[in-house]
Amino acid sequence: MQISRSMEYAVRSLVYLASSNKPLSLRQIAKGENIPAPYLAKIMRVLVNGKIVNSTKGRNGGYFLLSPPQKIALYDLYILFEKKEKLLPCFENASFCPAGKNCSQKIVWFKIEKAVMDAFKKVSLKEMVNKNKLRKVKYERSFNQIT
Amino acid sequence: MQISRSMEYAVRSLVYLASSNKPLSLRQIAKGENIPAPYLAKIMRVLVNGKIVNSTKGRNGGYFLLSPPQKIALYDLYILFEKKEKLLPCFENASFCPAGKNCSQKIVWFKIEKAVMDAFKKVSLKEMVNKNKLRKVKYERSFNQIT
DNA sequence: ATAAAATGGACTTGCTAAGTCCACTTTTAA
DNA sequence: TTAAAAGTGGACTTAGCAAGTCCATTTTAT
Repeated sequence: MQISRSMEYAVRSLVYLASSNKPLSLRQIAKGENIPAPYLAKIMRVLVNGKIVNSTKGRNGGYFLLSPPQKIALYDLYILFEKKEKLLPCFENASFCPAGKNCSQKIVWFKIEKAVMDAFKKVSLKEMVNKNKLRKVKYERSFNQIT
Repeated sequence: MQISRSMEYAVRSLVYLASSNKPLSLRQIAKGENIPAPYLAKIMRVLVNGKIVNSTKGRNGGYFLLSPPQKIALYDLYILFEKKEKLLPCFENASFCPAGKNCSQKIVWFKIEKAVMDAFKKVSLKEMVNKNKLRKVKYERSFNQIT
């Protein structure tokens, strides 16, 4: 059981965005976070459609957060990138399980699932940004080299 | 993020075993839980090596729990079947992340990871067995047909 | 002896996450 | 007004690994 690379990239990109006071281009984010640019493009589209970020086209265009970091929960990203909200395969494909609907195991799985979801709901982007001003400075230096 | 099929099969097989008062053969479990027998064989080996069950060979051989169900936590299975105990890819492959070791995001990920692990630690096999005596009866009937 | 069981490990298959590519639109600086 | 720099959409490829198979071996009860 593991977080997808997409989700990880998304989180890192958003933290990166949250540390900036101006929109950042795909290239800037990709370079700064060491993420393959074409793949990041795909991820950013998901974030745009998911109303997490917005974008402007053309020269000087880029991406920016639509809400302040403390309003963006990791759970919001979870549902965008880990579509299978259900931890268990049997939830998706009930035919597998001979017990069908009257399965006492489900109750337990649901409990676990809820605990996991709650863990993601409790954390906002803000918790991931604040503590390292060092990184922010480093990144801003990188911007200057790029632009 | 999803539980592996292996883990699901393992849980179901163990619940099945917990409902029986005698050792059950691979075939019996596979049939009863509708799991491909050769694949289940692989899973049972992991459970034997992991000291969750024990086995006897030869005629009338089979598998049985090594501990009472309330002593077997889902977490014990988690560490056997979801080897990547770490939720995040970056934990495995630190080189990906430009922030390296001094990464404030890690602290947050660890929190989430702990919450997930705790959820699995809290649940024992017993919670998954008790409630459906119906299934037990049904299964025992199946045994009779098979043996 | 033989049939029924587990064991070990090499092998194949299939799914899907991860990543690429390209044609297109929008914007703006020169 | 045009060229370069940005995002968009979607089809496509690659690669890794979970899921599943197979077979040769060992063990044991009858």
